[in-house]
Amino acid sequence: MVRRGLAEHVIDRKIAEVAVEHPRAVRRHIEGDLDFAARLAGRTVTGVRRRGKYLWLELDEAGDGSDAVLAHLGMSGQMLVAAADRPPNSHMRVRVRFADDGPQLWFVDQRTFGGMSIHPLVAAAGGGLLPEPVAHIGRDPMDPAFDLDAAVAGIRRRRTELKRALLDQTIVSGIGNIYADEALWRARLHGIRPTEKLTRAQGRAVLAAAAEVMDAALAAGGTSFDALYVNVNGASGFFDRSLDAYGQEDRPCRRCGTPIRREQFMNRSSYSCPRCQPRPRTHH
DNA sequence: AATGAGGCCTGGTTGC
DNA sequence: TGCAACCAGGCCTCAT
Repeated sequence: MVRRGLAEHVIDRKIAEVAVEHPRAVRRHIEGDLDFAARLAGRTVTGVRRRGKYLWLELDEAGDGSDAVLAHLGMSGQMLVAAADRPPNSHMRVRVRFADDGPQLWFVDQRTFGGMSIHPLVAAAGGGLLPEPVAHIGRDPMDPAFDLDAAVAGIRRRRTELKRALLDQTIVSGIGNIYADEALWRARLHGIRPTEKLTRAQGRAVLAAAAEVMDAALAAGGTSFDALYVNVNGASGFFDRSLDAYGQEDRPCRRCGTPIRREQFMNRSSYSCPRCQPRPRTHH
């Protein structure tokens, strides 16, 4: 929805000027903020694409092949289309002004985990032209070209714990800590289950559950462009109310009534139902 | 090579 | 009331 909203507003528009208002936002553009701004001026946006938490604008040819401006949203980043006279956002990081003096493109990011950078487009293993830093990111479960069986095979090939594999964006993208906990709850699996003992059916179930959760979140929060605003906890208001596991410590499981437990995992909190999602008898 | 731990960041919340 | 400590998390770097 972010991608579609952006596409409607920026495709075929020519960039006039780019202001980097927080240098950290372009730290991954190794040539620096001046180069970042200079290389975008005069370019026309030809496409908007997404993979996982990455979003990029394809640009018209610069003479040395195709490139794109890549945005990573981190956990608090947003791409906003804003009227030129709108009061500036206090977390403004990059502002793009177009030659038509119409609505601007704002990259806004409270926690500055996200950022923007310019990269050539390269052919990815799974098909398509992608910015180089994104080439290793897998498709997400909602992508029409997502290959469920290949993703299950990828997870089962790993020698790790299930939740780690779900959070690894190279196999399947778009699953963060919240979606992982929700998908595991729906599939009745504990996150520390060893991937090599996962059955194909269990693998398909947890990925199908992840797709359901993403669908629900998108349907709830993605209807209008400004409504894609994601709050500090990474969940939209509606989605927050529809969580079954994440953040529900001590609340009764919606299936069996057992209080949801919280555990530390990968320096993060994980939530699960002790009864529906028993820990495997042995692990590691 | 593959896997895992730690760090980056800011603002809201919690605890003293 | 004021302040410090804590917490959130996507992904990059570094160690093993």
